[in-house]
Amino acid sequence: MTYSILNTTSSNALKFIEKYHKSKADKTILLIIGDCMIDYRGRARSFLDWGERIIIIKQDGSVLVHQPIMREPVNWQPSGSKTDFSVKDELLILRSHHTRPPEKMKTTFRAIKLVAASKLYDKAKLLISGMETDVVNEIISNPEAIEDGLRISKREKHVKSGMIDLFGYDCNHIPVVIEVKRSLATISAVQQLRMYVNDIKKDVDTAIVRGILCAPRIPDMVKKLLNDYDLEWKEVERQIVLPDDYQKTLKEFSKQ
Amino acid sequence: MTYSILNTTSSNALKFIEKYHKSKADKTILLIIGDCMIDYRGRARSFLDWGERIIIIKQDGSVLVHQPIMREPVNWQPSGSKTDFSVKDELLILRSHHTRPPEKMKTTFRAIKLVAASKLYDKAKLLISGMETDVVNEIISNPEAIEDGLRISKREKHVKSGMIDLFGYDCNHIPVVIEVKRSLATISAVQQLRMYVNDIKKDVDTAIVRGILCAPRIPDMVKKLLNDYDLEWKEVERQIVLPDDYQKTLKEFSKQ
DNA sequence: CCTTGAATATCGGTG
DNA sequence: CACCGATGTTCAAGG
Repeated sequence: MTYSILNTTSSNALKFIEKYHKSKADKTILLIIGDCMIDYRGRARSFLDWGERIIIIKQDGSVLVHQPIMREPVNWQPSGSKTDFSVKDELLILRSHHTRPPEKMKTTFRAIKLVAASKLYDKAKLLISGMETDVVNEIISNPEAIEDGLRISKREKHVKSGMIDLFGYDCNHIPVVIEVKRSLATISAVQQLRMYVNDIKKDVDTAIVRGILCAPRIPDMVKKLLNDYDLEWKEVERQIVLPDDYQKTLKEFSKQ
Repeated sequence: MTYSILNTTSSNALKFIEKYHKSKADKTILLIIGDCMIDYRGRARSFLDWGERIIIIKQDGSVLVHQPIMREPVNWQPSGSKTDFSVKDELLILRSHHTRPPEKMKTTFRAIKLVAASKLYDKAKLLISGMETDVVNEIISNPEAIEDGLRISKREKHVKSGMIDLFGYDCNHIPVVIEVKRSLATISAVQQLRMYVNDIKKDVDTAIVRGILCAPRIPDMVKKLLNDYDLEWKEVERQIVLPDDYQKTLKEFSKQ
């Protein structure tokens, strides 16, 4: 069931919203296109002057305000917010309120181009691959890609300064700390690795502990810094593969 | 100008899109509500099974796919993508393509609940306050809030390990490094601060350099770590204020 | 162009 | 609930 009206007045919009959305807001998304201004107070504070935007109120209470460009919403409310509509001085007003953290957003419409309400059924979960976990898994299942004779003994090893992605020993039984970045390695990754190596030196009471930064891309400046600290690096390929189960589905579905 | 159709066929949807969106895609946003499946390949790879979603194609080429819950789009294409529509086996297909980085998304619809196209005019820019800059500004204009006799001499001081938020001297002329976090202080903030203090010690050739971490919230674990490294902390209030110019606008606009 | 760091980040996992 | 780290992070600013 989907309903919509075009170019309507505030009071008609309110009637429409009360009829098709209000009583079943948790089962019905609401969509408004109109000329509005927005005031937000919460973790920060913002004000957005008049302009034509798309507003979506989702079934979990989240609210999105989208300008005609940009991937990101210009304003929003988090999941779990409560929305309320009213008309004042012939202007439609949408108030959204969130409890913890306290956040409220007030949207005032002076023109309404479209209002639509729809019950949406969607139980599908996104199947995705190509993230850092995959890089870590790849190294675990194939440690010689980093170095011959490398043996991984622990994943997500907690030390004083944080959490080591991968820990193991090289062919000479020297401890090796591996920090994995899924894309660009930054200076802070070097600092992290340096801390971890020092932590291990104290923990194991060994003078020699190797530290290796693994990432698909490591800028020269970062390499230089690694050198200064007697750390190592290895540029790794990030491969994007879906599990076999999806491969078949994908194959049938898409021949791009 | 806003146009829409409800519960239509693929070929009618295509006709609608060609008439009201295709020729002027850079000036018209397109909105589709329908039952679709999505295949994405680019920086990662993903597959999303059938389900009812909202799709928005914006005037800058960005594409958003929203499920009925969650603030985040389940799939998307970045600004600058090119979209193309077709009908195959009576299914509407939307392909979106982005060049750098290479990313493509294929959306196949088996039912269409709503298609809407609209020219949106929005020149407004978001006025916002409450960010890290504001916390830094607050400390600059009111350093005694951190400590009596503190004098800030430099903002954004570059050192080997990165950039110091605030640098100054205490009442005993001892150098003070201040790291500011706008919300939660993390372990990495401690590591950052520690690096900066060491950098300054080398630069100035002084044995004593103080380091203070300033944040609205500092977990006990982080405080403990700061203690271990002989660093200090100060929990600061983050006040959210818009510049005076907007205050008036806000006052007139909203009496929440 | 590349690099860096903030964000009303959001979100999921873990203790 | 607090905390922690990844994200197809996105985005803006600076070199």
